[in-house]
Amino acid sequence: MAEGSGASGASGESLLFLTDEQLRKGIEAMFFAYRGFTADPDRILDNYAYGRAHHRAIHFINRQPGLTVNALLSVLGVTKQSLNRVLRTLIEDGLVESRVGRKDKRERHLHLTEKGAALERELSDAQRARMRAAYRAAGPAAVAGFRQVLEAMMDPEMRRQYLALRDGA
Amino acid sequence: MAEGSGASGASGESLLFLTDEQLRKGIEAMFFAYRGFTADPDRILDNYAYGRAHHRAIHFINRQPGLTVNALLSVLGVTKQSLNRVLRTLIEDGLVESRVGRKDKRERHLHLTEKGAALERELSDAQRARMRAAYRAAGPAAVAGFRQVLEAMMDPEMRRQYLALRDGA
DNA sequence: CTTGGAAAGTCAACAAGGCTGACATAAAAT
DNA sequence: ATTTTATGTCAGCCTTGTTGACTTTCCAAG
Repeated sequence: MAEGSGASGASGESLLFLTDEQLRKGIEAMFFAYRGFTADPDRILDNYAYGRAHHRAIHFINRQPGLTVNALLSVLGVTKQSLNRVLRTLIEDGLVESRVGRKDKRERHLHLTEKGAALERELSDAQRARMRAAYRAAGPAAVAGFRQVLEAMMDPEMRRQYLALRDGA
Repeated sequence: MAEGSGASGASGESLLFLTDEQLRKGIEAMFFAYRGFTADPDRILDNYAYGRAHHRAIHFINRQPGLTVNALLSVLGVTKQSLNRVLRTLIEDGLVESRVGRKDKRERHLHLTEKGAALERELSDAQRARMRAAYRAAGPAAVAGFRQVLEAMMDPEMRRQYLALRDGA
């Protein structure tokens, strides 16, 4: 409704990709694709009585071994109480190890145990398999565009985190 | 770990975009981007004491006015009990109207009221604004690739739904 | 016309995973 | 010595998902 669907005041360029119709397709594509994106890990997690929250924690601990609770908290964007519940079960179950900081003994540095790394592998193998199939089907140029749009869609703070992670660990 | 990060047995082509490293970047991009994708509507919904589930229902009712409860159920992929709770509040609050089917009186056809349409507009305006900014920043070629990869990532059943929705309502 | 089954709605109970607020402890920093 | 920081924990709440059982309505096939 906002501004019709033609090239509303197009400045000479082809701005047809910015019509409400095109944007709507993108929105719905995000919705349905995200379901696919999480479907395989969700199925695996069911077998272990874990949920998506555990997956996210495991992913980022694997990604940056030894990161502190605070760092994990800010990547995940949840409260410490919420994370703690998840983290506690992972530690109790022997998937994650919490080591007291050497320099600063208040900090806890998180690491995956072999058992945790095994689950991480199982989860990310499944997720990568789907991503690989999608990438292969779409081709390298599409993949570049895919990443560009996603990066532009992030909140600045999230983009900062993502880029720091993307380049150098 | 699965297969190294080089061009493992690359068949002559440039398959560098399929390395585990590239796939991992895509996975994390999806994670962070989805947060941005839902952030604006979530903020708006807070003002009304509604949640993401209400947004999804409103979106698809607006998209296909008169669709039945069953049809909505299968698009959303939740149980009728779960949807019913959300739908009931939307009807009670006068955002959604449930009309008994003319042909088949068991079916309920869902429509947005003017009030419902107003909220839908507020939500989708915000979501489109972010998507528009991202599209504009990335450019038309990137957008095409974005959609291709997302479509390839969906479960076949979801893709069917998405494509049916994408072309002709 | 009767009946089987589909569409819809509802009740109850439960779980995951968000949230807030309050409080405890240890260690670093001032 | 005091304050601040990092972490953990308890209690309670909310949303949104689940399963299972049951009812009502009503189309359609026999």
